[in-house]
Amino acid sequence: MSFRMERPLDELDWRILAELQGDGRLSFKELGRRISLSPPAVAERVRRLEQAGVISGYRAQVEPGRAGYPLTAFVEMRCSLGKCLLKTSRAEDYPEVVEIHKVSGDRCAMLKVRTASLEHFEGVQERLGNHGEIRSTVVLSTQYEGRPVEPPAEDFLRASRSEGWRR
Amino acid sequence: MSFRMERPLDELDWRILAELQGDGRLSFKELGRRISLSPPAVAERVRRLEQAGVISGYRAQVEPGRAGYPLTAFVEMRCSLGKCLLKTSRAEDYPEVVEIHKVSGDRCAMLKVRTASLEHFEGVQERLGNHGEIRSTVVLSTQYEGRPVEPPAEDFLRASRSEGWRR
DNA sequence: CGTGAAACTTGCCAATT
DNA sequence: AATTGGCAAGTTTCACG
Repeated sequence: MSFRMERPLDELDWRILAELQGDGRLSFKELGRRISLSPPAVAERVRRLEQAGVISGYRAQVEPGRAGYPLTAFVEMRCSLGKCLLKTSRAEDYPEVVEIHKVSGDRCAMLKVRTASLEHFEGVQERLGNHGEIRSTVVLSTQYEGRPVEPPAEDFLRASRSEGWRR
Repeated sequence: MSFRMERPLDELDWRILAELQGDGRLSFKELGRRISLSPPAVAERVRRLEQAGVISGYRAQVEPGRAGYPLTAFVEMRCSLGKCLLKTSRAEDYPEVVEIHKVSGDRCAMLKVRTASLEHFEGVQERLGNHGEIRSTVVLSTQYEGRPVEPPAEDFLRASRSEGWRR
């Protein structure tokens, strides 16, 4: 399915990714116009990015707040032995959990949860609590989410880059 | 720009959202076929969902790991007075920060960060540390992320849900 | 909300530079 | 490897029932 990318992404690839992350339904014609390339040329590049798994799909972005889930929270799990959420539950059991990350440290997972209300969240929290200790952080507001993946700084002159990182 | 939805989402709306979250480039014809509705009818519904802000856009999904950012981490900020990240910095200053949430509790923000390496992350952490105390959690692996927004449980028998989640 | 037809746009393939 | 041209297919969108 997912072939390796023989060559790292060049500037044109990144420009394609930038455009497609902004509008995933651009036609090859329009996309080619924006990055100054012919439709067949962009088509081949996009196909290559897809096969390499860099582009994993095209999706409509749904605003959770407008779709009945105004409340977002992070829940860190420190599961008890034999009760680990990851091993005793499945995705269908927790539709409210939209992200699951296994993490370092003494905790075992970081969850992002979306609920319809505080009451709803309370219920989810109780159910998650059956697996072990939990630590919840309720989101008050979100500055941004789903920021596009950008090219590495060293590949381009990026005027806004203020300070370099240590090596 | 963003009008309110006069009526809550009905079953057809949710089926449209499910399909479009699975493939954002479906034609009205194919989309209509899948939910048993005529192309003009779905087009109208989709347009309404867009104008209501439920669908905020269509984007290509880029796999950060395949695009040079294999490392994900969460960083909780407890900013010092007058040095709050949210007030002293701009998005361009931290391209590695892909999410910013203001949160409850004694912390002020939860960040999701993507970097090219541990060294890169170390640098970001140092820079963020200038704003105050930070608490970092490195992601070891991700079960899933970007799970589709689903209809509230009470509205449907969940049997009709067919789309799989990523990973 | 469904159907049908017209017009547009797109994607694809060939040949060329 | 990328550009140009043309053709075929699909899609959108309108008017009407």
